[in-house]
Amino acid sequence: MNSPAGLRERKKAATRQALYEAAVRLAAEHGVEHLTVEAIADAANVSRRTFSNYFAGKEQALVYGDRERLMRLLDVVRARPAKEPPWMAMSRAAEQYLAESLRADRAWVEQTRVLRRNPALLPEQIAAYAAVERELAAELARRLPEEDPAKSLRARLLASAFLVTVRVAMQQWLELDEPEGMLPGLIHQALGLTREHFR
Amino acid sequence: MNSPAGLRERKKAATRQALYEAAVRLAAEHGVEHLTVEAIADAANVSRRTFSNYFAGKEQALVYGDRERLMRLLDVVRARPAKEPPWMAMSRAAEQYLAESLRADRAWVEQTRVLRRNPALLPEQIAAYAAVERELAAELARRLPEEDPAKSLRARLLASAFLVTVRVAMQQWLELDEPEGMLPGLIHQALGLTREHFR
DNA sequence: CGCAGATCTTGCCCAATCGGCAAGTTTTCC
DNA sequence: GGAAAACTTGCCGATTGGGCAAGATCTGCG
Repeated sequence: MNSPAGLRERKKAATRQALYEAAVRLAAEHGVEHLTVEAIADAANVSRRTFSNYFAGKEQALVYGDRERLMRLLDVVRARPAKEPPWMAMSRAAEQYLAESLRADRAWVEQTRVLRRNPALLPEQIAAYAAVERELAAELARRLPEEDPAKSLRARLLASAFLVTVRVAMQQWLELDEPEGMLPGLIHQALGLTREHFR
Repeated sequence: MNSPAGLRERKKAATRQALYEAAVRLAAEHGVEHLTVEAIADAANVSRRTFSNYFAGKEQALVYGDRERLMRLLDVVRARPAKEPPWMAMSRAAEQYLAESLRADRAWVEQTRVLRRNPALLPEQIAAYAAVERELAAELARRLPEEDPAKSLRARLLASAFLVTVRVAMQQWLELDEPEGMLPGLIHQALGLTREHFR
């Protein structure tokens, strides 16, 4: 794909990716409840023990994709013009990223829909969002006036308000009967509503 | 305290409370990482198997207090005047509830501070907030104009924006060096900032 | 009061999981 | 080329979640 790093690093990334994909595929085939760490490891051609070197549990492996996605969204935010105010940077980044993300990765849509229906994954799901919260807040802090006494709190509130808006939009989207192509519109609407609420 | 229900119900509540308190006490004493289900069950004078009848894991037991607290906050929101608009109802409820809650329960402060420092509990922590999200949204929906086409999405966004604001305020508070009596002010400030951001 | 049915507790058991440890293998770096 | 660092694996013990069934405890009704 992209990273011209050392061999070791590339292998690790490949293994992690293989474990993730195996987990998602098996979960979709036989159901999350019948998924075992051993089966995932086998499908990815590593030992059960090695699985534990990469993920703390099968749930972690299943939501790895989400974590990745959010990380990349974070990258997009960072790449926005430094002078763009926080909420605008995040909104633009979200719409920009999701548009291309959906185009590039159609398989993901169906997988996501299947997996997220399992309430047992919800904690991990949400934890994935929380994981980027701090970093996103740090990025936003850079865009706030230096002299703001509440800068830190403000940045965290903005970051989490944004992430929660995206999460709710995704959840709403998951509950649609005919989700085809509806996600970008939903995201846009949700981001707009959150702004509008506090006016 | 309050519930004049049947004996059976009262016993169950007592057992659940005992397990919760034992869990928190032991975790504070020996550290969350050395906490075992067996130890909790022993300390609460029930069998290990019975613990499983009440909680799906020790983490669940540890955050039971938070779930309870949020449920009661939800009750306070429900008790607000029906005509009060959503955000105001929630803000007033939060400040009203937290004020009395802190006065009534000083021990909770120190416990919370110890427990929440453990990042392993973060997923469960946040899941506790997510657990009330739907119900809170349902309550808010009742306060929104009947004819609003985006009522459902709007209600969910308001609910989660509120909950996330409270959560961030709490986290910020946990990181203070001298937290004594700072929580109500922080909550007030955070709720105010969230409003202000989107103006 | 008394008893039949519902509900809760407990012990027993097993499959699954997590993570420490140490030996064997692969990659890195000089 | 070869020593050091990093990764993989098998082995193992401690812990866990839950199904099951026997016994104990509540509840509702006559």
